[in-house]
Amino acid sequence: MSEKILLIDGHSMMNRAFYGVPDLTNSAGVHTGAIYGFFNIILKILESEAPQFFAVAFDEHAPTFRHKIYAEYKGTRKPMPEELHQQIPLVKDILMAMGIPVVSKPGLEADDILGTIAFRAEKKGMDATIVSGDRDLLQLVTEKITLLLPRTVKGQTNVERFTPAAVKEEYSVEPKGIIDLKALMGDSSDNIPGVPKVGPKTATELLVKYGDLNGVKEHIPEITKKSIRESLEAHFDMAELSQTLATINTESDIEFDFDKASYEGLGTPEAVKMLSELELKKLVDRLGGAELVEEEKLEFKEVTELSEAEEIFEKLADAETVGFAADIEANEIAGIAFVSSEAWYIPNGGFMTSAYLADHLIKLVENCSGTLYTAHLKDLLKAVKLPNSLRLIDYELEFYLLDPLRNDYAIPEKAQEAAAEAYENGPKYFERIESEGMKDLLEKVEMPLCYVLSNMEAEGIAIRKDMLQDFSAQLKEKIDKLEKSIHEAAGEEFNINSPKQLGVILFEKMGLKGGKKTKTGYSTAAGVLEKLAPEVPFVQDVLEYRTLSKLKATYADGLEPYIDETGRIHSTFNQTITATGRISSADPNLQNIPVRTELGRTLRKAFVPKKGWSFTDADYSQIELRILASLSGDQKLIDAYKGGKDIHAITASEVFHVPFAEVTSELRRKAKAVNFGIVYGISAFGLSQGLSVSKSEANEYIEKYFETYPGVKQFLDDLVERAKEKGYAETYFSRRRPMPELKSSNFMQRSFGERVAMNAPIQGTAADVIKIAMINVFKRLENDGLKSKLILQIHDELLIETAPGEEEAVKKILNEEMMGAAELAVPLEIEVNGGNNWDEAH
DNA sequence: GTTTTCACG
DNA sequence: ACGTACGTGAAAACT
Repeated sequence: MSEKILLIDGHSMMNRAFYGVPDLTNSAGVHTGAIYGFFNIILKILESEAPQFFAVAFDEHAPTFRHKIYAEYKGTRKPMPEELHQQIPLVKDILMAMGIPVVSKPGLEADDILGTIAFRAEKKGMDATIVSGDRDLLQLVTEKITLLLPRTVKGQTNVERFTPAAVKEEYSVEPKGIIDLKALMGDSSDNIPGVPKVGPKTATELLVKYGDLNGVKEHIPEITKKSIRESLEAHFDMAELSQTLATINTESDIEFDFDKASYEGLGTPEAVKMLSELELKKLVDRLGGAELVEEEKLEFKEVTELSEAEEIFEKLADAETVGFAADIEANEIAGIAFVSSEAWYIPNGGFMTSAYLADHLIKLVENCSGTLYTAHLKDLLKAVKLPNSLRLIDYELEFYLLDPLRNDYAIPEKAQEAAAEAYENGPKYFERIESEGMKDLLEKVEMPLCYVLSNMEAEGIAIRKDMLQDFSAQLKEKIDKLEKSIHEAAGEEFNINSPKQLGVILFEKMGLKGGKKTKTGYSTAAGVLEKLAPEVPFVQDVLEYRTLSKLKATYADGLEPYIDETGRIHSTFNQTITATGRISSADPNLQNIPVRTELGRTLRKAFVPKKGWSFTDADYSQIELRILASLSGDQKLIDAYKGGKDIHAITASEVFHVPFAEVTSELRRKAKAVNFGIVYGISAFGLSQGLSVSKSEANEYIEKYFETYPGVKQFLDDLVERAKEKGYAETYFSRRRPMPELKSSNFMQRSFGERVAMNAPIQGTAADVIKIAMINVFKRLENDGLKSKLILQIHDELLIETAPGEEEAVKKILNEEMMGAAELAVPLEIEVNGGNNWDEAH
């Protein structure tokens, strides 16, 4: 085996990475998505190619030789987005830190550099592998020179390998012929004119017939198709010019030292340091970087003397900025780390008990003249009832507001590390929060909410284990029966829960004609099956089997392990997950407990208040639509809400031009779907799916809706436009959702971005409103001295475990605080119910 | 670890 | 022509 050099087209790959991976931003606001994507692709290729030499080529930004000649032709190259542009020098620096030669020269395109190096490698008897998204480079392919072309198919990036045979297979010409092909057909993206009227088909045909461009020239008179012949006669000079333009210079004058390109891995300490500064932790890990960076770790002084601890607490009270975090074990403080002018760690021990530490921490929060930044506050509050002060901030909440799309904020668990980061990042983030207009959102919504959520998690909700078990047994019986009859009908035993096996049975064995829907095979989703075979008993059984299995596995059996010694379940309410500002519930998720079917509701009956208490449940009625009415200012929609009760029927009456009294349930159903669609960021396709009508019919509904409520149409258009301008969508309370999708050249991604631009302000404002309501309800319960507790939030619903005798007071509080959470153009209405289990109260 | 399905708002 | 409704989390199968 000969040695091999791997050559990367830097700009081309950065471009692919930029559009291929979602945008990342680090805590300093530097865009890093393209860098991340770039190194991911490269690491993958390095692994499979195992080269001995490695170099990366970049275009210089100055106008290049080949472009200069043809400068007067209007270029169709798009300017590079700023977010990508910023990342180019960074990636070059990192590559250099890795010891990888970064080759570029003013006046030379990356093509020429890659061609030249590959050519020199070939002369030395080496193999060369070039990686680029640019098909121009196909002309370089030889037995020794291979081109790898990354291709994105259905979101998956695969690398296509071009050898001479593969080129011939796809283009019917030898690699060298690619030049002539372009000479004839042109390439608008590269400013190569080609010959008018000659496209890819004709060009290929001519070259297959006459060999090369010279051959074509000699045989022009024989070409039968008149228009082509005449065009070639008139414009053959264009072809020849284009040939020059399209030819990659393999003998350009560059300095390249193969010895310096010798490849021994990417994980140099400098490179790892740069990547970790960019907060590309995954890359650091992949490069085995953890050991390589000797973090400038803070030295924490361990404090064991009571007198010393007292001194430190005094010192901290005068500090301008303090970072702190606690190690918590079983809701007790095991130790607290502080960072200010110095760094200390006070472990629980001796006189410094958990209670002592808690007490002093509370006093510090009360008395500190500066600002305290912390982490994991929601958990900390379960051990210490810290007061809610403007001088105390959880920096993860700041981080979330600044960058809600992140799926992991990677806040360290260990108190020392978390305190160091809180100290480092807290003030920095706060400045950005202020400058982005989210100070109030942080101080008046997210921070106070953290206390509420902490309390809700600690309270939990009681569930009847016996009922769960009964239900499970009941389900098992039904499932077993169904399984038997399904297997019998199918004539064989198979796993009904396996979409793959079920697909084979339904679509191959039983001959149901179903379109392939998913990327791996047939779709067997309930909606699809219902449409395909609404009446077939076998299908009905399968669907029922699925429903029952779901209920059993996820709920009846799934919830049981979460029940604690006191019979209660404590969910985790995550405050930094969603893109829109909602909270989420997990381990277990109590926001998706069945409600839509009678059978499912059996589960809700198992959720009960403690003995002698009751539940009070309140939910906003159509909060999102009311917010839409209010934010859009559409007078007709506002009036509809001010007057009537059944908004879907009113909408139906208005949109379909029928008197209110004559609105049929069918019309109402349609209007309801349109209302939903509007909130989701309407699309004709989506609505047609939701309603099972044709796309054109769905389109009609949408048009009629917009005719009826022109203010809504205007509002939604503005939302998209403003989001495109600013790069983010915004709620009524200034919560932002960044939208990298809107800059995408990919139709699907961009359309998604447009829907999100319409949905995020509506869903997000609703989330803001209920958060405010939660804070106020919580406060009122406390201030009014009630024992009743807020225990669940399900997006537009609050559940309160109500102490005996407090039923009316709780109802009053819910009414006042939920309806008064925001002053909108239409009133916020709620429904309140009491009951002895969750189903009854809802 | 990813994909599919389905429970909720 | 492109191929979807918005936002979540969990289980099971499959890679």
